[in-house]
Amino acid sequence: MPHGHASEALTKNQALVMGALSEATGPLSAYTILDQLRDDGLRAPLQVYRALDKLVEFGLVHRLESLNAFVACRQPGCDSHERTAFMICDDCGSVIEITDKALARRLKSLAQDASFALKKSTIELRGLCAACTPM
Amino acid sequence: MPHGHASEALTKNQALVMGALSEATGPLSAYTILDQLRDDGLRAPLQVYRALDKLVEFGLVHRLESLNAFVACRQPGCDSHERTAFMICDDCGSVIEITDKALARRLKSLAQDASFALKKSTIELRGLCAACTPM
DNA sequence: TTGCACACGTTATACCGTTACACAATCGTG
DNA sequence: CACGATTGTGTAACGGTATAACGTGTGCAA
Ligand SMILES: [Zn+2]
Ligand SMILES: [Zn+2]
Ligand SMILES: [Zn+2]
Ligand SMILES: [Zn+2]
Repeated sequence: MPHGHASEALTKNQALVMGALSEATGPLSAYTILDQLRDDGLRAPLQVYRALDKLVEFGLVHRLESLNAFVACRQPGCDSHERTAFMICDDCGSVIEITDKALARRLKSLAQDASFALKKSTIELRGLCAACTPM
Repeated sequence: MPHGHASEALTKNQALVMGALSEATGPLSAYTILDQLRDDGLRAPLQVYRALDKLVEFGLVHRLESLNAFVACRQPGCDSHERTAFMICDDCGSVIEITDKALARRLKSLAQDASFALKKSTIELRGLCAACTPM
């Protein structure tokens, strides 16, 4: 059972999906991945979704809720995948992944104030990346 | 053109959709809304989606990305709809809406550090609400 | 009057994700 | 080894989410 970012012992389908996401420069939808992997033998959405579920579980891939898409984790020390924040460029689609202690603390504190048992944070910031911002 | 939370001058379809969301205790999907409003003459998804787009634009409704659903804004002074955070109970589906200055500041600061021109924040916390948390 | 903006209605289609069922490989245990 | 349990796989069918591409009617301003 793989752990952390060492992509050891992935199954064939998991490795295929992981490969597609790793080579991509931005997020991919499940169906885009499927199209890219048809020549490798994948034929049905479920094959992709099953692999994605595992990859997310292993911490190798993030799901971007506001995009209905998936992106390979690029952050070497990204341990706490439950509190990662993303900046998504609405123009070029690039994704910046960040984990910020202060942000996590504040969210935890807000949850406590509301007696809310926090399990997972979805934080997705939309806007324009540095390259796409007009001067 | 309506502004703020005074629901003035909504069109017929907008008023119908707003009514459904206001009476609901939690988030509703577009298709659930459609089903509820069939007797009122709504027949196609697009009619609901068009109304929802406007209601979100007016600041009367929030879209919850992680749920693919919509919820009426319950916060009287909810001005900055672009930085509202939500706590969503995975058990009962209830939604707590919060706007926190410190949180907004931290996000703004993180964006600035990355030269990211922040337009909209999606912050959705998943977990268990107070009522659903076992002792 | 003419053009424009906007709400509306309908059909069809695209995109996202799951259920249900069947089969094969693997693994720990008696 | 044999057995059951678990996990991965493959396929078909389906259901849920969202938009495209039409066309209609109304109000208003140039
Ligand atoms: Zn990561
Ligand atoms: Zn960009
Ligand atoms: Zn609000
Ligand atoms: Zn609850």
